[in-house]
Amino acid sequence: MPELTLEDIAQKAGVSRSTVSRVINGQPYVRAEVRARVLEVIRETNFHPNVAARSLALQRSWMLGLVLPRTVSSLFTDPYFPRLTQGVAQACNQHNFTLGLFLVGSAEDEEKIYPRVARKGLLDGLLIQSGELGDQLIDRLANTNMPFLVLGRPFHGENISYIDVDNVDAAYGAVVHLIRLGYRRIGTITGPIKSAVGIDRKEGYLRALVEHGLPVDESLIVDGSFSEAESYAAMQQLLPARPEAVFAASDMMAVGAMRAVREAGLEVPDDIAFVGFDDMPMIPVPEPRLTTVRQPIIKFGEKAVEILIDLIEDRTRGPQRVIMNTELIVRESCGIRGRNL
Amino acid sequence: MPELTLEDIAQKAGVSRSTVSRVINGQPYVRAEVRARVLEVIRETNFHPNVAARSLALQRSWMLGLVLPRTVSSLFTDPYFPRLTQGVAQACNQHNFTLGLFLVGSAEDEEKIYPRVARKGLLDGLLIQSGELGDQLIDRLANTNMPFLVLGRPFHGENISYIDVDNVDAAYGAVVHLIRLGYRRIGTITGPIKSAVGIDRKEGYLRALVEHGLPVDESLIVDGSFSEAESYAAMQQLLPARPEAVFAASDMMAVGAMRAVREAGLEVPDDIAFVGFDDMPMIPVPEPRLTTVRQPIIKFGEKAVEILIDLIEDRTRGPQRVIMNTELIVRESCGIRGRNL
DNA sequence: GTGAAAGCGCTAACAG
DNA sequence: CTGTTAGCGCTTTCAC
Repeated sequence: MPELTLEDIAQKAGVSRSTVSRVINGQPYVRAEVRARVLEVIRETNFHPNVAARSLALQRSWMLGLVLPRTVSSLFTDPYFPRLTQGVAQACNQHNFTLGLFLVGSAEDEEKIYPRVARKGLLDGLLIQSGELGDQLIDRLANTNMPFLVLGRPFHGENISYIDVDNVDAAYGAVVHLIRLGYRRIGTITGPIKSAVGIDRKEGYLRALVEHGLPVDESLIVDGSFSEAESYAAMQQLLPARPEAVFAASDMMAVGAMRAVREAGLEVPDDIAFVGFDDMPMIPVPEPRLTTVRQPIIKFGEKAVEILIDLIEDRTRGPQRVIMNTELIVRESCGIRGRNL
Repeated sequence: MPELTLEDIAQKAGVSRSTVSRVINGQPYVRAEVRARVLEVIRETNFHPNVAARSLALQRSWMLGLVLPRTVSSLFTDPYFPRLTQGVAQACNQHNFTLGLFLVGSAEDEEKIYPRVARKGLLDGLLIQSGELGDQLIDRLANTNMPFLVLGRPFHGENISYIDVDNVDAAYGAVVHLIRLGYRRIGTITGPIKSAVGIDRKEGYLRALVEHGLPVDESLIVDGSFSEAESYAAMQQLLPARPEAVFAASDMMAVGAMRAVREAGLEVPDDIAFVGFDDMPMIPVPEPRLTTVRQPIIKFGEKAVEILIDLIEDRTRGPQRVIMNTELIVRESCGIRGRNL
């Protein structure tokens, strides 16, 4: 089967290349009769115009890139990135963009990926997950005219666009919920403290304590990472400090921590109450269901794509900052049942 | 910042466009001194050649597509696809290919995606997950000269390339393991029976029974899907048939089924033994660890990319069929501890 | 309304 | 070794 081109279609339809192009792009000023004939030829030959040629002529690829860290721990077990990817992919589909996926596992990978994403002609725009790995990329891209949007508040950088949830406020709300429930010794296992999320959620925790006149006890704060296993270890470290309740920076972390609690012969929420973050659809495990901060992950991905497309279509806009809402989902792990409000 | 082109670099370096092209593509026959000068200009201008132009000239995009079904159940909770994607993405990185991700959620989506993946100039080749959704795409692509490789045995289609694990054999081995352990009433919860995996694993189950002179009891067989929830329901259906052991077509399904077992007041493996499939790194739940068939998922993805690239570079080869090995991982859920071999 | 022709940025013969 | 030239397949003025 010979690879068809516009010219071939034009010949078969007895018109010129330009006319075929007009038909394909739905432009006006083509006689209805001619249009129909061309359309017919296209249909019966199953012709699809060459993307590379079109990209070259239009200086537009209709392709978006998504750069994600590939940390062994998080990408394997935490459903966060799969869901985010799904939201982004769905939205790309919807808007007729193709999605390019770039998994960065190391600084080395980053080096390898950079030229591919920065190079013109491949991508119209980029979505970059904020974090330890992504942020170097962000700095380099900032000196480029490649439109990009950061997922999550970037660690630094002034004039860059990003989308995030208000982590400080959400964490604040989660901890205040525990305070209202009467807990006083409230601990936390933080996210990676080198990342904006980790910092922000910790800050929300601290602010809640301070604003409610509770002492900040360093022994009740353990820095963790978004991994079940590390959170399990962190909880063991936290146990001697005798927390009455714990705010974990992600649901996955809450699961790990609760595992440690159980193994120590204690009960959730009776001995230690829990609040998580994410509201991940998890395997139903035989425990009290998790009280948690719900993030609209899929919508987050969709919204990100929309903003990025806006950024691409209209370069004149200044940096965009979009904050999406979270919602505290109260279930049983916070011990609300046994408490009086 | 003006978008640089080869011509600009050529001018700055005082050579012709061709020479710059040669330097970039590492071709010989460029004087060392000239090469150095050009390289220097490229470095200081941070120049990257335009991908679209290069693709057009070379008729090659160095981009691979991955088509995955986006079934709500599986993509959300089962880590299978995230891991597969990771393997594929890693390998793409390694071989300097860009990965395009296409999530298909409906027949409608499929319709929308088809022109994008079939169109020349965007993709050099395609990886398509076999299953209910993917298979229509496969048929259409077969009439095309787009190289593609199916992940998992396609439901039908003769001359198409695919990579798979030997599901029949692996399931057979898992069930034989249970038989050797002395179980006689062995049930199964199958995968989607419209898909090749579902069929193959069920066949392995049946073959094991038959070859060992065990009766096939229809009440011990429940058709399921790769979802925790459906498997939970399936197990409830299976319970009255009093199985001594159950072979679940995936780990996720085993988790759901075991949940039903527990809720019925029974113990794993003492009352009902379990063998799963996948060897997913799961959240450690307080149960006996799962005996399961390990699939080399990441390697599977990597291998798939390699085969596809071979297919792309050398079109003359006939259809490839690659079967990867699985391994039975014996842990506690099969009740091996309490049994005498 | 429609066709001719130029050009998008790069590679690859083909001369020299 | 290096420059000139002719495409790759599409879009888009600009004539007619």
